[in-house]
Amino acid sequence: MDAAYQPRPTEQRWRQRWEDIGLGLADPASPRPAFSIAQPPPNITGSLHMGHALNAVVQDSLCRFYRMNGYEVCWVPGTDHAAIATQNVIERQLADEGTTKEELGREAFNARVDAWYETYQGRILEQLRRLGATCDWSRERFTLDQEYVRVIRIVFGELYRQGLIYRGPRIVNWCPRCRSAISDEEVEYQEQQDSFYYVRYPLVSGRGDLEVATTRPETILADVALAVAPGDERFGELVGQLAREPLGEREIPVISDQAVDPELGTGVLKITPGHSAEDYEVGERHHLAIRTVISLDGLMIAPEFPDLDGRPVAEARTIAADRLRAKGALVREEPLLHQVGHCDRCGTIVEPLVTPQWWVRVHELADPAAEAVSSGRIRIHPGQFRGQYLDWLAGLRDWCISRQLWLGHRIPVSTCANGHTFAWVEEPQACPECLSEELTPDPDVLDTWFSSGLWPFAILGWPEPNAALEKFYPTSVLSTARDILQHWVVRMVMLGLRFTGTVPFHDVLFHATILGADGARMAKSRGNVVDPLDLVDKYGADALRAWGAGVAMGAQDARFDETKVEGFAHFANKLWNMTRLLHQVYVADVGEQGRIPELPEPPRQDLEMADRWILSRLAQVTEKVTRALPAFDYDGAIETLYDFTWHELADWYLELVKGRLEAGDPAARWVTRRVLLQSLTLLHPIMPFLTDALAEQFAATPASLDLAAWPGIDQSWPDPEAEQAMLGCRELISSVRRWLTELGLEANRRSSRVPVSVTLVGPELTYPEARDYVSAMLPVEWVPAAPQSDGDGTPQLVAGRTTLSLGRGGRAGSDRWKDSANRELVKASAYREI
RNA sequence: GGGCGAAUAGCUCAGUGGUAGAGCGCCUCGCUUACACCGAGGAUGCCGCAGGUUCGAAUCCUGCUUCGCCCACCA
Repeated sequence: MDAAYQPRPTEQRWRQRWEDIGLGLADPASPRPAFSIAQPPPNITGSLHMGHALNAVVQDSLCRFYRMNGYEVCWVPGTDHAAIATQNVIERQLADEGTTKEELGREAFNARVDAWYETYQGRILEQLRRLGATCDWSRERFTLDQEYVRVIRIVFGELYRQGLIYRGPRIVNWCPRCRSAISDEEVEYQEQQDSFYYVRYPLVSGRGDLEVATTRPETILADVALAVAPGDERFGELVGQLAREPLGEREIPVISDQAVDPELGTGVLKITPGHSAEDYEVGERHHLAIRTVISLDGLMIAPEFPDLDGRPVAEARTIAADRLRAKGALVREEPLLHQVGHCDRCGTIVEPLVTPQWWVRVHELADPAAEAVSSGRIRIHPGQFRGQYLDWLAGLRDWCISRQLWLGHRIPVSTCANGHTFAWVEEPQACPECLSEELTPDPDVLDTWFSSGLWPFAILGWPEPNAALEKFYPTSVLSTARDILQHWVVRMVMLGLRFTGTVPFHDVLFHATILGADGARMAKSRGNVVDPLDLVDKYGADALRAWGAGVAMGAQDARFDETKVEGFAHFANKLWNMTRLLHQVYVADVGEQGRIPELPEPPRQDLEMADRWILSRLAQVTEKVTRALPAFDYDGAIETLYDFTWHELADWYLELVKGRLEAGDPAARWVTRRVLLQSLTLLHPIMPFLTDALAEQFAATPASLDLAAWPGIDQSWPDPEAEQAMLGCRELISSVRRWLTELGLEANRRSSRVPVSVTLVGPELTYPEARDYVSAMLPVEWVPAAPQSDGDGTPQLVAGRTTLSLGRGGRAGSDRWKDSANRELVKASAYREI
């Protein structure tokens, strides 16, 4: 064995080995129970980032754990076409080249997209392989695959026929840059400093006026009413009267509506159904007309006001305010800090506009989705997100699923010359009703989340009955980042329940978000991005995985800390060398290339105190890790194994039994082999490369620890008595070591022996092995107590209930011990004075 | 505005009723035949603040402060 663990060649070799033995391949015909995961399909817009890496660790560790526990594991990988995101990436490229998609034309644009997919399709999956992901690569899926598209059309058609999908003009969040509608979930609110304008609307009757506070004076041209709260005494008699909007001088009614909060602003709200989602609802309730003064490009449409017409909204706002000021209609203007919606893909301010779109009526879908979680059929981890899920479903509005993009799944609907509109699965040649061949396809494409909402069952061959669907659906676990709870998780539950009749998964994990070392979200513009593959190169995949296990399920977002990854690289090396130690013990028997042989288990009475102690601890560790992993407590698992193998097995047990190992003691050899190999096996789900490479040093281990059975414990191992005894013994050894150091003596085991005698035997020394352990760890030579050794000047040590003294002929190397003893005396007398 | 979470050593974080912990960093010593990617030892904390419950609180309760995230009709 090399003197140090070398991750790179080891990982390469084991990746190959796992592929060779088909480790990730799932067999639907297997009699084993199923464990399955639909991997969240990464967007094909770039390369692996820390979130993907973390999620790979979470999923792969579970897959390996369940495989070792006798399950047939199916982990399906895939990629998402991510229409809006990909289109934006390509549009940015075009902009860099000084052109636009319109200049390029549809055909050339599509070629460009295909080339992009060609290049990047599967690239992230390849990178996941480097982290050790054992997906069933033969089942890889892409959301633009023909079979996948078919599923989308079937689902769309069903919902359309059931009346759960409809088309109609309604107010939507419009991104003027993407020139597309986006859903409520794709709007990101950001705080922004604006002006708050107080505007006077005169009453037509001439008896005074109403004051309205607004941030959007340019939309006054689209006002169709003023509204006050029902029962607001200040304005009661005004309801039903007419007011004049102060820009276009049109007459508009004063109405009352429950949407108005009398406490806010002036208590009077201007109603602009064409440019405000809230006002749109007010308008529906009162059957108000809709006026539109902003175009799909975000420019004013106001032919009668040449200074406003064609201006971007932001400019029009100040111009409108100036006009109002000039007319004396602007009462005052205040700075206002408020939340403004932005497109989450391109950052442009979203413009609420009324356009015809496709909608999903969500209420009928939402109730079962809520029930699945509140009944516990779907469990959410960490638990605090359960409330967020339920709250979100409770306040849901209809879901806008159409997008005006060039890229994506086309809405599978056409209209014939006679006005028959119908949904289809295969591209139609004629209208099914009138056989007209003059068909106009719908121009829009589908929201990406509509297609990814079908992922868990679409990838398993639904709707055709088949063995994989039967065996692996519903899936077991869904692991994802928390920011797509609404976008994706909720939609999967809604659509899964509707179309398969069951929940799409049983447990949802929201893993932590990895922040940069500076505590901010990782962003290229901030320069705090870390590439997980760089970390793999530098520290090894297992080190990255172990670190990821430690932070994955934390309550808070996790700040990236490279020193921790480095710490786990050292841990890997430590395990490597522990195995190397054992291997070297056997070199004389089996040669340099041989393997650590399996030995017959020694009879219980041949075990020493230390043997019984470490087996007892191994039993506890085994139980802890076996409970932790299926409970998604990765941190508990890795921490337990780290502490146990390093600070108990290596620091104490191996040091204590080195001599016995070299002397060929069969009990020590059996125990060491067993404890080390079992620890490696328990660690394998999290650190698969290293542990497989080390298990290879042991005779009679399978081709991969994934094929090994998850280890159990022997009923004879738990041994509180040995644990208690070792605790005392370890404390004694530590005390003696400190004592020797204070005496100015070398405390290395190879230093010249110091004679020590026992003046008083406490429980620390009652086990016959105890004195041997002290002299095995320290340069101590036991000598009989001298009759008057407790006189002044003989250094003494009180450790627990045991007292030791420096034996005859022993001499302190310095008087530091006296200073130390004096300090203790001073302390003790200080206490007395209190 | 509402909800959730966090605040513990210089840094990053574990720790949920019983003597304050880990990794990294820092100081001292040791290149001892598994490992210097190591070993031994050490220093370092009003556990955010103020109350309360309790024999006992980092841990439970209340209020406050600061930070983060999510939601909310941008008056």
